[in-house]
Amino acid sequence: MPTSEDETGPIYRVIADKLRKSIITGELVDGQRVPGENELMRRYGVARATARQALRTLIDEGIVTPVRGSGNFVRSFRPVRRHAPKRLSAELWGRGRPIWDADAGDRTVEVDNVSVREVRPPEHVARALDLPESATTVRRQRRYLVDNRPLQLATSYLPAELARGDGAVLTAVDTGPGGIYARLDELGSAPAHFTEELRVRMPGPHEAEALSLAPGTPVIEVVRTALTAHQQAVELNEMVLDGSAHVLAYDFDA
Amino acid sequence: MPTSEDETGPIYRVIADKLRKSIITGELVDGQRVPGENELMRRYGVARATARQALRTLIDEGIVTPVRGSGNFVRSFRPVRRHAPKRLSAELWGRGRPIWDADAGDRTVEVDNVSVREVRPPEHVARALDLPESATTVRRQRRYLVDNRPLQLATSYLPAELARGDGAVLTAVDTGPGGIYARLDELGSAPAHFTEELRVRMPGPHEAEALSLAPGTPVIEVVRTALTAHQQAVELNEMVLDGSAHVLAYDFDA
DNA sequence: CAGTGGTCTAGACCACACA
DNA sequence: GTGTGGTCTAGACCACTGT
Repeated sequence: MPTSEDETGPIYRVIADKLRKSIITGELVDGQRVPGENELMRRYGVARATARQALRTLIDEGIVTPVRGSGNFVRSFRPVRRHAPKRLSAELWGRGRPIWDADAGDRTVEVDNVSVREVRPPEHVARALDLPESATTVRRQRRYLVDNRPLQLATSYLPAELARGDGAVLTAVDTGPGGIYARLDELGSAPAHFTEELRVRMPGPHEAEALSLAPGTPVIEVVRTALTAHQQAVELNEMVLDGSAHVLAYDFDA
Repeated sequence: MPTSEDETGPIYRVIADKLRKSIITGELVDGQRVPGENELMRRYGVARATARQALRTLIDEGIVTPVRGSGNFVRSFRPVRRHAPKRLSAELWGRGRPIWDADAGDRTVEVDNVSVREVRPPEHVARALDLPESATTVRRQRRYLVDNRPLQLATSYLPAELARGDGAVLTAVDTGPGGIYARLDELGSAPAHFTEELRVRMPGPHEAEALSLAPGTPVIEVVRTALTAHQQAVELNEMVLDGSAHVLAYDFDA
């Protein structure tokens, strides 16, 4: 009698369903502990692996987070709203303000793990920037933290040619007021149009580590291309966002 | 000797890392079978649960899909590109063409599980549409399939008031050429602006079922508000997309 | 039919959290 | 120290796939 399916499906599913229900109905609140493995074993008379699988289901759905030595907890959700069109308006960086001001509110924003190098671009980057075979790019990598929580990894590529004679600016770790876009403006290559492409997937182990992602958290991959008024691509920025921490907003006309 | 960690971390992680590597380097190609549980048990001398956990890791990362009775396979990834600004241009629906033509290419597009009802809107919908307490809405639900694969669920709400006297049109299952936006145009409420809000999360069991999602597949929740030229909200559309099957594109100016 | 993944049991040792 | 989740073993029966 102790195997696979009865009429209602696998046991672990039944248990997971009950737990999910008590979370959705608000019986179990944000941050509250859910019944642990031992408790589920007692309550439903199942083996440990089965209780575990029930919890695993909820973890995979991203509604519960396990904490070693302590228990499983209902996950809270307070995303950052990221409104790309507003963030990247020239009004903002034109006045020398960092673009993150646009959506961070009164949260603290920090930048981390900065690395700037001149590199041969990957093939898809060279194509996007319309660069010849031999060209090199300035690659800028960094990590953003909001309220001390890592939320985003970013790697951007700029044609090294743009930096000729003024290379120190684009290559500097600190890009100064208004950031890289203000510098591009001063070089006569102000971004005028942007396109963003979004993909969604589960993180690899490196990304899960760098963003401190709980199991069951997807990431959003954003690839942004910045174009001048003459449709010249001047930057390609590949970002990886913690999916549980973001709401992305866009607007456009019919 | 057969417990938890050695210097390189848990055994299942080591196994998962090797498998992942052979997928990324192209040793194992799209759609190809990866070594099964029995093979991993033999090759690494581990118990079944351990081999299983290694495979589970890759499944959770969305790069492998299990098939009952057959094996685990490298997952292929051929997303639909969804360019919202183009899809929703008035040129398109203004000519009576269905908006899905914009990005589906030569794939077949079908609509499924259509349900149209007049309902009291949920609280957040009433707020978004700026409706009084007592107002009702027309709710349209459906599922989209591309090449026979379910890709998207959609639920849209329109103020029932808009349909007064011409209710049969907005309430019809088939909205006719150009879809609902063309009908709104005829009623003098043509959408002029759109805003979209995107969230990412793992699906609940109902969504996983309706979209035939493999384990490890996140969904994208898109909430779109359609506004007239006078900033009047005339539709709110809540969509749930198969995250592994979509690339979303947006563009905007600085 | 043999082989595969899906589910389940009944144990075990470990690192970590908390009182 | 007790309880928690993390990892692991060694079995078992099941439904399903493919030959």
